[in-house]
Amino acid sequence: MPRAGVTSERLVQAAADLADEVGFANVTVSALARGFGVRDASLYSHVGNAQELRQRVAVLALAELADRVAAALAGRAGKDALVAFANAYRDYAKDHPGRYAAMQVPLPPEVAATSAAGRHSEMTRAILRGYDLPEPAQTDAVRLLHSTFHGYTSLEAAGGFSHTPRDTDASWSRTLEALHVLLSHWPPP
Amino acid sequence: MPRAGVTSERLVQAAADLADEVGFANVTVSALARGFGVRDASLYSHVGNAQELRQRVAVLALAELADRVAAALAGRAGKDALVAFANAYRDYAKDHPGRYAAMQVPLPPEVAATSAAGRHSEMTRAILRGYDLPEPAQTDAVRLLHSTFHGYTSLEAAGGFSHTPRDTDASWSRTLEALHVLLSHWPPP
DNA sequence: TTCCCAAACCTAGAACCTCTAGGCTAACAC
DNA sequence: GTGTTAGCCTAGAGGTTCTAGGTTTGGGAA
Repeated sequence: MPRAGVTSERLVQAAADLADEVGFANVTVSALARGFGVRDASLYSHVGNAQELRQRVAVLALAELADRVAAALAGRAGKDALVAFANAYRDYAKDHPGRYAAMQVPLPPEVAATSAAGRHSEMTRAILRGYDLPEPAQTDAVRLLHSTFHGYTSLEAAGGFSHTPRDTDASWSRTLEALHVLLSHWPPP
Repeated sequence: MPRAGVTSERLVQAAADLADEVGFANVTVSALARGFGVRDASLYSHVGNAQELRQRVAVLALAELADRVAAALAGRAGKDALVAFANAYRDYAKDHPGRYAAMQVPLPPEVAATSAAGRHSEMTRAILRGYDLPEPAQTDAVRLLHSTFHGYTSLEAAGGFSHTPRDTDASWSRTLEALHVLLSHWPPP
């Protein structure tokens, strides 16, 4: 009987794919073992426990999203950069709902430090260079942008906008327009 | 041996309290049964299944939050109303993290229709009366506000802002200031 | 008071998931 | 070939969900 050839990386990858298919909450060690044609106990030599598996999916998703955003941001500045960032963010959440949900699991400080979570605020700060905001307004703006992007995508994914007929793509465009205006006229303290 | 006297309402209430204590994800029928001093199977005559229980906690939380926001909004208009709404929203999330997390579970359409979810957009629209926005800009603004409030509170709760020393209360105040300016100068299409 | 019935509670058990302990074996290096 | 090790196994304990069907209790009707 040939071996399945499970490795730690392939396991996390499979978990991420499964999350996109059936939802992050339904990712289970047993289901993954079934997918590999292997007993569930066998996976515990690769992954420690189920919580660590979920955290590693989160780290994977954070890195993937950071890569996408970085690619979208290349060679752009000002409003172009803002729109490219935002669309890359929202598109990733749409393409990979399970991975995006995984990003919300709280990471222990030491793994959070080495993960791509920090790259996000760095890149958001890069956008804001085009708007010339002093500290601490810059930090406040980073938090506002991240909040709005995350809030919009997660509410949209949860169907929170479906009670109004208005197209969500249109609202998104107008939201980005509004944020651009806001950053251009950030109120003084 | 006296009976525990479990009813459907008390069960949902206990589930909400437990969620605030140990986190919504750790709310389990077994744990609730232990809390009531009762076998877990006994609770299934009150609640159908675990998923329905979680949905009912969500409905409870939506109603509670709507009440809080409505109370905060009474007699206010314009920027005062905006700040009061936002603070009521964020304070509820801080006071009841488990209930707030419950609000994120997707509700089946028929229960969503009868829940307080609709009151939120109504009240947000009430705020916007002070800013005189025509449709569809008003819908877009409702979505932006809701997104920002939800995004900020959930990222803050998840510790997403803790890598920067900047006080989160201060950022929140500045964010509200910025949103007020934005609504006052909503960009034309 | 007595009866009765519906709500509250029970036991038993199947199905699934997590995780530990300990043993076997395929595949690769020497 | 031989050893090492990573991959995989069985066995089993313990937790959670949920069904089926039986028992008790408390309060209102007769």
